[in-house]
Amino acid sequence: MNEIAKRPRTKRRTASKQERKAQLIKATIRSIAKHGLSVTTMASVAKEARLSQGIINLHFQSKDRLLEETLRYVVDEYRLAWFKALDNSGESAPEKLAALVRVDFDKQVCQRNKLAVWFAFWGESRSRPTYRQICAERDKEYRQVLSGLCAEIIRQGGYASNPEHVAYGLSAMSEGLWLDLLLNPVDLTPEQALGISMGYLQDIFPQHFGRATK
Amino acid sequence: MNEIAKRPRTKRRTASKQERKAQLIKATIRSIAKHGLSVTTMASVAKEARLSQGIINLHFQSKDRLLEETLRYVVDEYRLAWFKALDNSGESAPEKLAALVRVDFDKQVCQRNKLAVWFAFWGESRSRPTYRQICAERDKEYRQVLSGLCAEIIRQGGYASNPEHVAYGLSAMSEGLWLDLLLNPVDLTPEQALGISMGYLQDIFPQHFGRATK
Amino acid sequence: MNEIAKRPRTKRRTASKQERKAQLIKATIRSIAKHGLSVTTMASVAKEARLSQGIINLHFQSKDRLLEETLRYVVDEYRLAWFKALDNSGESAPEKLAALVRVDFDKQVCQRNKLAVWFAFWGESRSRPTYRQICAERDKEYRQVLSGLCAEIIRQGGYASNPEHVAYGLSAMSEGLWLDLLLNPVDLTPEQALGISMGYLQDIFPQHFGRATK
Amino acid sequence: MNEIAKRPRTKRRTASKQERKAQLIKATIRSIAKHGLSVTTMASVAKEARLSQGIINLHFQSKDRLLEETLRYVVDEYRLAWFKALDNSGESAPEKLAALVRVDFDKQVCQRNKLAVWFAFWGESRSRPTYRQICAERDKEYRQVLSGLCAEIIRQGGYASNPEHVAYGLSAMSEGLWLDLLLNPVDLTPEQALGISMGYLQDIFPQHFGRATK
DNA sequence: AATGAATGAGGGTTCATTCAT
DNA sequence: CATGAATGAACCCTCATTCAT
Repeated sequence: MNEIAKRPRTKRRTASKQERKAQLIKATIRSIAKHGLSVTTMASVAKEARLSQGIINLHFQSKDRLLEETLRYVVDEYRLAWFKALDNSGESAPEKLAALVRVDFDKQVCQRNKLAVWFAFWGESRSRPTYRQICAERDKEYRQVLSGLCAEIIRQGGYASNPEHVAYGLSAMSEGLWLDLLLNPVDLTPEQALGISMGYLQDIFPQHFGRATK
Repeated sequence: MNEIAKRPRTKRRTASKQERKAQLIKATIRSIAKHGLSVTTMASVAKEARLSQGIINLHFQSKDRLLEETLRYVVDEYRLAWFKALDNSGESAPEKLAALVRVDFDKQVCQRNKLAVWFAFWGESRSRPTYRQICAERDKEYRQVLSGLCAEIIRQGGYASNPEHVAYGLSAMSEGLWLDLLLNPVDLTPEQALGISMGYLQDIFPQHFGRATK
Repeated sequence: MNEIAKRPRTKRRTASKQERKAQLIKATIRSIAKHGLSVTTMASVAKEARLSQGIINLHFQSKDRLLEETLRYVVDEYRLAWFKALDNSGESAPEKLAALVRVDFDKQVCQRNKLAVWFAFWGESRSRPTYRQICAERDKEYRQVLSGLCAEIIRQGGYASNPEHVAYGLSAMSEGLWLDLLLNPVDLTPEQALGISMGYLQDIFPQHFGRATK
Repeated sequence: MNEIAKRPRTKRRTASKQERKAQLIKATIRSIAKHGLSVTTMASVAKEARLSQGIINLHFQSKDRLLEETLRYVVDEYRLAWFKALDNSGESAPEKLAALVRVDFDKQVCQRNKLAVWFAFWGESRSRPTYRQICAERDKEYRQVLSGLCAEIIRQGGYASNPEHVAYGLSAMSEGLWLDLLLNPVDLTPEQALGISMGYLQDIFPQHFGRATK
């Protein structure tokens, strides 16, 4: 055996468990975004993290668990983003709603890496109940807030719309535009996508988000 | 050998070849819908088609080719559906636009098997340029028709909207609602989804799809 | 890729499923005898059988199943051996009993490969209930026959011994001598071991197996 | 540095080192008995000893060494047991022989943990010359004593038996009964096994261990 | 054209061993 | 002395592909 080969190439790094897990999750996201979920292997993630093969099982027990926690990470990050946006926005319902729409096309949320991860997991959600469940939890909370805001605006403005349907429509619009941004990065920019979504808002609630001319 | 007798045999073989490929593609769709793309193996497809292992390589050369042709099949089927819908609809632009929206939530198009396949491929599209390209071709043509119709309606109604943005918005809405139907089959029905999409139309073009009250 | 390397080195052999399984079981026995159970890997068995890695899972689904069937094979072979010995022996109980003892040190049964396999599985039986169960079935039937014969001899000779205890003693003696033959092949030959076992018989049932002098 | 102060510290360290090794060996025995040799890992032993992973390599350099020393420990313990039994028994050869047989089914020696360890190592002895050697040393000494006693009894009683063969037979009987006790703990108790072994003695040397009736 | 036994590269996982702390 | 995070070789297993039949 080659004695030289046995020496570790890099200094043994010692990080806290939390840091290591975060590091590996980020490497997983990069790997999914670069190569796709089906080509993301333990080796590709480990290499992306510049760590050894066995380390993932050490911290996550299995590949499945790593992927689950990665999805959870992305979901939580998104959740945090719109929580923050609500905090930082004005107090009125229209202001809050606009803030939520804006978050969806924010640099942080709407970057290609993240979109790729969302659709990778959605694509597999059919065969993985766990994925569906993680997403469902997120969706429920988000939609509640969304339809709550819509309900208030509808009441104020005397609109005829069903608040829950509007909420579905709004989130569907974002998700659909994300797909276009992912598949079609040349023809559509996040800014344009935001414009389309805001246009939707203006059309549903013209008194609150009214255009200059119509 | 009898030259005359040979022809029909050759013809029959060729015909059967096409049938076999279609049979295998349908089996692939079922397998993806049942188990997911990542669990769909040559064996699972062959079993679904009640045929032997080696037959797929015989007809498609490789798994990659099978999946590509499966995607193409789904794409073509969708294309055919909206072509037909345009043919069967009234002549006016609003009628045609409504027909296109209706197609997206048609029993045939919007069945769970098909949705699962769409998202399975979209989820992998990042790592497979071929998938992206197949989808891109379809999208381009579809969006051209869509924005053409929107442009006409906008001209007629004197709306201020950008026709291409509206077209993006409309197709994004459908795709986003498909995702909700896929992930969340209990809370949302295709009929409701159609209602939401039609509501969008009414909001954008109130003169043409106007609601009773607003 | 190296095109030449892709060509199979040996002619594709096509054997019946039964033959292949038997071939693999025999390879497993050889591997256990040569290297031990803990060093017997899928690769070592496949190499011993001069076949490819994947073939074991093709025929046995898992390594566990292969090992179970290997144990069963050895157990059945032993069972067949003493069945045959009973058939070929004289009709009297002492003759049959002597035949059973003789089988245990027969060339076929008492070869090192087989002994190694027995003890390899016995050594693991603690942690593998399946192994214990397979052995238990064999033991029960064997001991019934053995104690039946002993009971008859005891009745005939008016001995005071407990037939079941004698049966335990006889089989224990064989197993213990097998261990010595396995660990200590230089100091003890199967012939000597047989002599020791037959001596035991003579001592228990002196009227039936009596020595010349005592 | 204070030379005087150093001594005790060194001494204490050495003492504690011995204790640690014993602690680890005992944990190894428990692990083998509980889960089997093949499932006994460095981790399982360390956990059983309630110590950390790396400690085994610290004290034993490698897993192989740990297992070797564990086998040696069991072998030595057995050796000590029959030494003691000889010491405590009467002076006559038959008394000593009976004492040796009794030891084999003593609570201490014939407990399931220990039997499991014996057979675990015997099962692997084929592939590990070291194991065989450790056992062989023990066997040689034991058998010498055993055949010495047998020789004396044979001389005294004018028996025709070969003392070495009787010694082989006796130890084989014990080992075989151990196997039955290990595999078949319900049907056979150590007391019954002792009875069977003592019955053997009575049959070989009827004048010295004679039954009441025969 | 069709079958399915066989191959073997590559996947996830385990675990003895190392080493910074 | 002792720890436990980290390594990486080697394990079992899957599966796309090949090919004799």
